[in-house]
Amino acid sequence: MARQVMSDKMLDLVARRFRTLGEPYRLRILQELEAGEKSVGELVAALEGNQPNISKHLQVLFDGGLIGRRREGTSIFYAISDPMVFKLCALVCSSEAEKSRRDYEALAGQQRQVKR
Amino acid sequence: MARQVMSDKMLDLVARRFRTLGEPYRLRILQELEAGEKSVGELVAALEGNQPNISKHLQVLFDGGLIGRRREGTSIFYAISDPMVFKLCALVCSSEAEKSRRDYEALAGQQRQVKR
DNA sequence: GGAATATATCACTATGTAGTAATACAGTAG
DNA sequence: CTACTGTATTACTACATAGTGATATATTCC
Repeated sequence: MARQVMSDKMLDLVARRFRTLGEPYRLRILQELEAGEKSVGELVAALEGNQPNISKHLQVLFDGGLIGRRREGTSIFYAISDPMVFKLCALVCSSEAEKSRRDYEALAGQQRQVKR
Repeated sequence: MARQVMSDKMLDLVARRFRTLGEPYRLRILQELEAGEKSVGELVAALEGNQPNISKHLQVLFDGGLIGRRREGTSIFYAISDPMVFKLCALVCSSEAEKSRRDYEALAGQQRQVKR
């Protein structure tokens, strides 16, 4: 299989998506939405943040195509539109877990052969 | 399967990793390294960037645990240390491709039912 | 030792963006 | 129409970081 090189345009798109996910608060919002769609007010209550900030993060996620929204009365409900994000998070989580396992073993090894 | 909620610490780690990948230039560096380890000089030549900037990006990738390095004479060779990044990119790429396919079809549908 | 090469680091500027308070806007109820 | 509720937007500050030229550090060669 030939190595697939991404075009500059694709690199920008991919980097932009990673940046959208590169914010802990937005990951928390996505986690809340994983259980099902929620209104802005429900998110504000669940995350104990202030409303303008959450609205802004929701806008970023929406612009990035990660979530969708629908209006119902005066409320607006947001929902995951691309479940891929959870696969991404799972991959990173397992990688982090692996990394800390290695770090731990390296530390243990260092302890074992400690001088003096 | 219960929904797995990440701790705040894990959220920070994951977000940090996404941010590390959220830069087109760093993705290009990773792409170059996918073919095999390269020295800083080789990367500077391949990417046509200036050396301090590339060294800085390499440092960020190194700190993030995505690449490793070894010295050989005065040169320093960098190499991928966590191939997970390519799985991540592949996932995002396919998602982007799917998204643009949907956008295209939505546009085509709009054309079909154009008014007047 | 000194010169040359490869890389890292520093200092600085410019840009992006998170957080936040105030305000605007849209929908609903009376 | 007015008051009220839920959400978005604006204006601003603070902070992080990408790019860049100058400089420091480390290794090899003489």
